[in-house]
Amino acid sequence: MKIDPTKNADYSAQIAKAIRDAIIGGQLNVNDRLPSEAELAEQFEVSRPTVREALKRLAAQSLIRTQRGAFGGAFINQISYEEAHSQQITTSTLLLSMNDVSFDVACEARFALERSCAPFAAQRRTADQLATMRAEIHRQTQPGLSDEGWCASDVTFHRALVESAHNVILSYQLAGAVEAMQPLMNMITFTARNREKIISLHTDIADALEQRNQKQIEHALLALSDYTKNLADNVFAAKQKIKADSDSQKAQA
Amino acid sequence: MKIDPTKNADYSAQIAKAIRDAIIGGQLNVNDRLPSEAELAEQFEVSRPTVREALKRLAAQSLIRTQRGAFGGAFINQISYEEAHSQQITTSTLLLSMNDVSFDVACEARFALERSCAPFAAQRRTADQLATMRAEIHRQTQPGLSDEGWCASDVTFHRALVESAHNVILSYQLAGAVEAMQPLMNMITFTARNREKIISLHTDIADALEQRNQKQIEHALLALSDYTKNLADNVFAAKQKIKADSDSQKAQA
DNA sequence: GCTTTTCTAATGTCAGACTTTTAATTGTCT
DNA sequence: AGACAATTAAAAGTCTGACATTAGAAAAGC
Repeated sequence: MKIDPTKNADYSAQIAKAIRDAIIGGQLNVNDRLPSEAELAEQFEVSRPTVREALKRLAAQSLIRTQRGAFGGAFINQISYEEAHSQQITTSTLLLSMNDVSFDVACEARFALERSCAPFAAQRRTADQLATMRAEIHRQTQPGLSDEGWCASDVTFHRALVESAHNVILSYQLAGAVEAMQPLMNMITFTARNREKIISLHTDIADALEQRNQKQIEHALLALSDYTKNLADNVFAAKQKIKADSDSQKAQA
Repeated sequence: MKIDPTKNADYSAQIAKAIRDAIIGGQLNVNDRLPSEAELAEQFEVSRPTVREALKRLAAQSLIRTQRGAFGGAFINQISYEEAHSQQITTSTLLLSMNDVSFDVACEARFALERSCAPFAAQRRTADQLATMRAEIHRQTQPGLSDEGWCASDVTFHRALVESAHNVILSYQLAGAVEAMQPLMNMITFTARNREKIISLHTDIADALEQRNQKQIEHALLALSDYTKNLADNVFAAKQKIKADSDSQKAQA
């Protein structure tokens, strides 16, 4: 394995890519040990710090883990659902916060994705998951609940709904939607939000799930989606009004 | 900003986390410049190579980009859909290939996610996207098409379907499902698969989309999902049989 | 005023040393 | 012989200091 010195990318990036490709391509298998840093440095004809930078890049993607000591080294990491989950959430959060995505688009996507759980949730929900959702609804009725507390409870509620589909891949794919988008939506709508209305919609969802009624789950989610969109529209309209007022004030002065 | 020397994580990991949290938390904004490596080294009271390892970790997640030269440095990167997309695909591919996920679970998730596009695709599909899908169906009828060609065409077909929902967030979230899972499925089922049957199902999807009939799109996708599941069941059953035969042969010998 | 050259601050890379961790090995005692 | 303790070696983690390369800014020249 050698690298191309004519390429305009850094050595460390090239080395990381070479190893990453070997992992994805199956030349390297889970729990295989990479050569030691010194050996890699020799193979790629670069220095050890350069190799280390490449390895850190891979470690940041959970592609390898490193272990110190004799018989330590860099090992191909079996990426866990948990790690994939948290990467998904980080990426989704950044994508949303850095590219001013229109609220409608995000909201539409988020609820469309959650609706895709409905048929399996209706079939497979356990009493335990239903209990979690009921408990969160109850928490949401507490008058002293802070905005942070509300948001956390909201996420837990929706996570339970997703989990009740009992499909690990679906849970992973929906992590971004529930855990990244839901807090964002709460942040935008919390000023206007009517907790009672949302609690009643949450109750509708839980009821539908209890009765294993797929159509009703989808219907309730759609209602929640519509209500959220409406809230956001009101918030934006209010902002526009404030802006317009201050503009006209400026014009007068 | 300082780091905790008592923590058992490496300095470079701690520094990366500190900066990452600052980015996600909004203390650092897009296109802000980080202090130079030398300054960061001083601030965190570590050496420059350690800082560099931390920065490479962040670069691997597309959180920062670096630029050489005077007035260069590390800048907070505005993560693009493209980057987020490709990260999503990498993670999904690895998650699936490294954790022997049952085919049924993956297949169920994949088509459930794609079905969530149906209502928007029915509303918003353009003639262009429909044409892409028809073209891919035509390509799939070509008798000389290789397995790789088939797989690529299949992915393009489904990508067009997802894009026809005209929701960037949905497209991003579904990237993992379409671009990572579809090839995996083709890999498993390609021995048993009947191209004609799949082409007819693809045609059903395109027809439904042309007529903007949401229910029919969902129905056709469900049929494709069921057929794929069946294929896989047959493949696994055949494998079992081969195994059983060779076992009984061994027992006789 | 425009172009070319020089300057400079930054990243990228290197070599070599030292520190810390960790597991295998070896040695010792019961 | 088996259990525990000391030794050893290999590997990652870190540091220092240097040099190479790059690219924007400022200065010099026309």
